[in-house]
Amino acid sequence: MKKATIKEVAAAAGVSTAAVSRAFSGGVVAEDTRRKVLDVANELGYRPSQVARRLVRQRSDMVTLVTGRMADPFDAVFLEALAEALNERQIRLVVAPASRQFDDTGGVFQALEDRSDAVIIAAGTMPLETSDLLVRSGLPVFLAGRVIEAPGIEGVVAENADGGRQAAELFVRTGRERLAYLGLKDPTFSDRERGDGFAATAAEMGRQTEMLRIAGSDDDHVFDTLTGVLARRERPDAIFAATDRLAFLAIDAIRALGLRVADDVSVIGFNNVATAGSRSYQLTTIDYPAPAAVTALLTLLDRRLKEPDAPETNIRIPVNLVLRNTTVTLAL
Amino acid sequence: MKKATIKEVAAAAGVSTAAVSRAFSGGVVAEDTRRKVLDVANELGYRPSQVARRLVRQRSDMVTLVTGRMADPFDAVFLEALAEALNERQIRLVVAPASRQFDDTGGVFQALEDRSDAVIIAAGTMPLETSDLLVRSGLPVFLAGRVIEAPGIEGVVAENADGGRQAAELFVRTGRERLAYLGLKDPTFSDRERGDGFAATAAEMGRQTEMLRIAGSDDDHVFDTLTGVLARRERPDAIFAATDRLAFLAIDAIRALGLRVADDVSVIGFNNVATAGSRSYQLTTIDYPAPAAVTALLTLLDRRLKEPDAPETNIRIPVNLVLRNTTVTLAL
DNA sequence: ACCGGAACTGGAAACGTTTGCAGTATCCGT
DNA sequence: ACGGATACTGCAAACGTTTCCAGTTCCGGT
Repeated sequence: MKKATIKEVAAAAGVSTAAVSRAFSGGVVAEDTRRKVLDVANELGYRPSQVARRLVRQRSDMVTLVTGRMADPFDAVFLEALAEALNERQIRLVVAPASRQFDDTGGVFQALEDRSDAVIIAAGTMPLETSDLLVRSGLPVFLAGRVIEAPGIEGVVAENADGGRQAAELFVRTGRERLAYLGLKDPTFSDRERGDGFAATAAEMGRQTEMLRIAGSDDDHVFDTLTGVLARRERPDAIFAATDRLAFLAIDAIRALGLRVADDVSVIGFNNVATAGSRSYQLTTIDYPAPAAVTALLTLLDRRLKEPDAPETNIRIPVNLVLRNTTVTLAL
Repeated sequence: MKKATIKEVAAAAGVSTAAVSRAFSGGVVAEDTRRKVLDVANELGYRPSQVARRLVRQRSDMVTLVTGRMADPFDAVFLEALAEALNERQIRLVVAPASRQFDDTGGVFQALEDRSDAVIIAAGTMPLETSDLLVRSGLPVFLAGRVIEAPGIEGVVAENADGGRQAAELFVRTGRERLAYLGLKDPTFSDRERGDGFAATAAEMGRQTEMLRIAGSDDDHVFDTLTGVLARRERPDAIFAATDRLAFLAIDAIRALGLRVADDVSVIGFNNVATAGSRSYQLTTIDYPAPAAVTALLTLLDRRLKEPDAPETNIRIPVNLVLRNTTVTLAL
């Protein structure tokens, strides 16, 4: 069955294409006409073409998300929440994997060519020339999980440092002495902020922080390195991890050495992914609510679409400690 | 900066729009012209509009994926693999969350209106009228994880029954006596096939299978039910779960009762998600390779795009047992 | 010198909508 | 009976490309 066009519907209904268009997009039409048109359309299996529509409206109702690692549990829920939210607004979500280098095949350029209404970047780093190109092209750009101080760029990011503070406070309040921060050797923006916030608060409270920065691509390597440091005589008795994933590995290492999680070594993670609540880990962690991030992002989006010249804003999403069993209970 | 159009580029380069078009889409142009055009375009920040292009080409180079639960670990890696593969082919991936009911807001209709080249459905169930509508509209439809016998519908699905067979064989070869299958109360297509395959093989080998079908939305409920059955005097000594997630819960339950995983109760999962390999579970499971599924899907896609009237095919993806520590080792 | 073809080029129609504008019919108040 | 508002309606231009077709230029072979 060939796709019907607006003309055929118009002809079959004995009206103009304008009428059909109005019937479908809520313009002003007599009730009879509308019904008539809808009937005929239904019969013909007609559905208005978004592509023609986009061309004339100069608006695509599409948003491009460029991201790596969508298999990461946190990113996955973020993606899901985003998809849901956009769907409610009748906006399409196209996902573009971030190429290693942001070259022509990169999602950013796809967004440009698709005339996306906006692009959300949740990938690693982006060369300045690219971001420059972007804002000069007038494409609204939103960063998720990172803030860069460039004109025209805004976004949403967790209160990372505050999360670090909360972790540090819990540790010292529960009498921990040798604090460690576990992050990646090549830290992301968030990783760095979390570590800094943690170390700063620890220092204020009179504790040193050992910074453990490990190449993170391979779980086994992380695990091995960790068993190494935990086997030392003067091992840390509290570890704050940049990420739940790292926290799980820390727990695995602690257990592998026959030490007790919480009592011997306390652990706090970040993100509160699903497995953090599983019976096998019961990880105390800093909850970063993806839905809140998405909501904030959409606020930004709505505003920018309405007034393109509004000053750029970066929204910080509050995070909060969720107590489970990998930390010692706080005496009252 | 307003977006430049092909006309402006043509004017600035002193050629026709046809020439510009050809320069960009690899038509036949003199080398000088091409370079000239590309230079000018670059200077003007011109990027061809995919939306205009789609309109005239009658082809969108877009594929719509409709799915629920993209936060599920398996679906997430599937999604990632798919995004990657499509990206290589220069095809856009738009993801549409499956609405509870497949109504007008549903991704299927989005796909139709977007003139997507194809739609991949990885969601739950779809009413027959919808699938009917789909194939009559000429939109290629691919199912992931399910096969339904309807003309014009094809897809990709794991060798579920065979996975069940492998699990059953391992269990009885390692001397397990009381087999149980753990699935959802409201089983998906795959769940059912896995259970049936398992039970059938078990029967052939002289074992009964207890079918455990549990409402699965709430982890705690699954856990509680499982501790219930495992506390019975005549408890199963081997559980094959429809899904790694269920397997993890089974393991949690076993441990919570102070029983030994593997020795007292063996467990096999399905999918081989990332956590299955983690030190805390070391789950023996049936590996369902997402990349293979994606590859197969793209084969189907390519063929259908080339010859729309090819007979529909359903591809079965082989699965294989990966031995870890939740089963007893097989004596040689 | 001429012809045939190869290599390139440009004009213009087409793709399927939306929307500004002008037109027509209907109705109400006087 | 009339004026004007109100409620619809249709015409046609525009959106930014691709591609068919018909030129034009240039070349080598005769």
